[in-house]
Amino acid sequence: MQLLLIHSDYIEYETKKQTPVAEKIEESLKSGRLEEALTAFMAVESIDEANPEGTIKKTVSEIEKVATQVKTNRIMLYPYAHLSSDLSSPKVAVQVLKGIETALSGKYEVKRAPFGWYKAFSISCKGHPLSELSRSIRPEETAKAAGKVEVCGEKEVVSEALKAESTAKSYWRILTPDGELHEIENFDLTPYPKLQQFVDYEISKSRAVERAPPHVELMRRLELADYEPGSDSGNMRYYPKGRLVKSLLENYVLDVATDFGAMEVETPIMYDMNHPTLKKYLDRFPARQYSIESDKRQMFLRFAACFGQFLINHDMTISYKNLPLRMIEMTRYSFRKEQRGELVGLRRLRAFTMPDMHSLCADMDQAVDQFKKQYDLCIDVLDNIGIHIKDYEVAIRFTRDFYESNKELIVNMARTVNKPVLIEMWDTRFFYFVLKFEFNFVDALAKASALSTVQIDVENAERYDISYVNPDGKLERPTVLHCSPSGAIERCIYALLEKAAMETEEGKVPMLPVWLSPTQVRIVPVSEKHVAFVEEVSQKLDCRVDIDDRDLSIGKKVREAGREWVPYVVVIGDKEIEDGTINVTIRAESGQNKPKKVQITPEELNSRIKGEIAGKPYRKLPLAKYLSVRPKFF
RNA sequence: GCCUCGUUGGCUCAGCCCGGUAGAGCGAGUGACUUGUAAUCACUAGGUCGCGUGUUCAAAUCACGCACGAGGCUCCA
Repeated sequence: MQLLLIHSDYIEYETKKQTPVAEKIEESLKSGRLEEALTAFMAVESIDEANPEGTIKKTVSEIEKVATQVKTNRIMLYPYAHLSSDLSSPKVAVQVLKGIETALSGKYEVKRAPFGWYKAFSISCKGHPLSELSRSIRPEETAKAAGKVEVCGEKEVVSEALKAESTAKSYWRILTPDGELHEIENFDLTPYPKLQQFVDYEISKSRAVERAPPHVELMRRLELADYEPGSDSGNMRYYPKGRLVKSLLENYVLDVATDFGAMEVETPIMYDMNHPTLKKYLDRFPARQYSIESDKRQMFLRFAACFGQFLINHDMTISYKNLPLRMIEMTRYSFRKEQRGELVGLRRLRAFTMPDMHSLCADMDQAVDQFKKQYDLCIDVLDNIGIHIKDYEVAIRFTRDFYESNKELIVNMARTVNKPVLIEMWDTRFFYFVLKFEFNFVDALAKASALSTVQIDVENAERYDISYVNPDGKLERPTVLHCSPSGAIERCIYALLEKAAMETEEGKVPMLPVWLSPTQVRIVPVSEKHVAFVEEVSQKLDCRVDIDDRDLSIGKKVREAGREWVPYVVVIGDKEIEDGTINVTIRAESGQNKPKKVQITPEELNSRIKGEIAGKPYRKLPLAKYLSVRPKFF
């Protein structure tokens, strides 16, 4: 429902011509006038169809509130379709308009302009500060359902849920590894500047971005990713190096999940808004989804893999012997139509890649046991990606009831990371989970973003009618865990780049982990005549090697290798051909303007790199080996 | 919905205030050099200055309108 309220000296209308949807009216209603009245121009929207009674109730209370403020007891209800681009059916609109009229007519002098007619009107607006107000009214169930549907992953992505969250009463605390809960005001955060920033960010709920964060320039300069003007905002293009890094991260998380016992599946990207299980809440808040029309059907693009996996679970025959039952999907993509101003670089996107794992557990005991294991798993995954415990802040959120019966679990979580963590506790359960944690990366601009998360979901098994057979042969509802071991893949890249930017400011030399570096070894021949030998050396190296055979000075080639963050730079000339060793600049051990150079054999370099990338996925060089034939992407 | 700022070769930007037929660096191409660790030298190509209208002898420059982008505010019962 869209409302435009005008406090007017008078309002006057006259019907001209009826449209096909016009309501039948008496002659007396064909014109009307009210002096000193509040005029409510209104448009009933398709979103209101789900609950016309609720819409009526809320609209009436809004109008009454304003009528009281402007001290008038005359109200003109005026249907005005132009307020919305998503109108309800005429039938519902008339129903709602009449309902509002009836509800108000007891206390006020009410007139209602007829629906579905072309009308001439004149109005005189009083012009005082309260005389022009607009309101959008949304059905209550929307916010509630949206909260419940904030099923997977990053806490901040479904802002409907945030709205509910912002009205929920939260108790904030700091939990220290010794198990003490501290009031935030009484806890000295000075030794923990990043936690301080995270706490400020969380509690103030201020999420505006003032300037482009450093990773935006880096993602372009390193030719990883870029904005795509031909698409919608927040849908990025990835150049070969970016695709490589993404692919390695995706494969890594999948490998880890497989080792953990998860089965990889693939589910559709788009769903029918009218599917019985999805319909009841989805078609009420299309705002946050991409919706697309396919022939006559309304589809939406998934914002997580929950639907697909739960729909599979629903159809499965599951025994208690199969539990915990874990499935994972690398969702390329999940789509969320985030508000324009919230999109930034790789931090927050409208299309992103998220590993989404769900575990069906027999009961709360098994769920808690899994939760612990997945907490440790997440720490390990991020650590291997290059984001360590010191690089993020832990938030643990739960209901009071859950805390009372699981104190030991929660204290152990703080003990594991061995530093203070932020606690948020609710008296009552507003959401589908009773316990969740996230690891939050705090970037160079003090903005926090969630990476890994695990949640214990006590609602969706019921909603999707998922059950398993217990030892007595009876059907039971499982408890469901949601887990994104790394968080969104793009966001991991963002975190790595932001971390590198912060380290640069501290005087360190920035780089990506070797297993993620697009070029692992760059060989620079001293002159053209060394190229053949360089090619031989490159074949002794079992990694991503490229050769800078361009007609440039050594100095320039070395500088460019540095600007690309190449971990190992090798210069080869006559000397190397003679003694069989190579000169290697090791980026990880260099300082700014202090290159660390060693003279070793190709075999030694090879085994060093092999050790560094052991156990990680590997892909071949995504670009031409010889730089002279490589294109520039911008 | 409102406000501010921006839009000039592939990229980054100058020129606009005080109108006089468009500039730099990087990148690209060609040639020279055959090179030992953070930018070798020279030359060449490349722009109807976001779109439209107006003012003017003359508009990248001034005015108005529009489009797109970035940011902020408001709203998000």
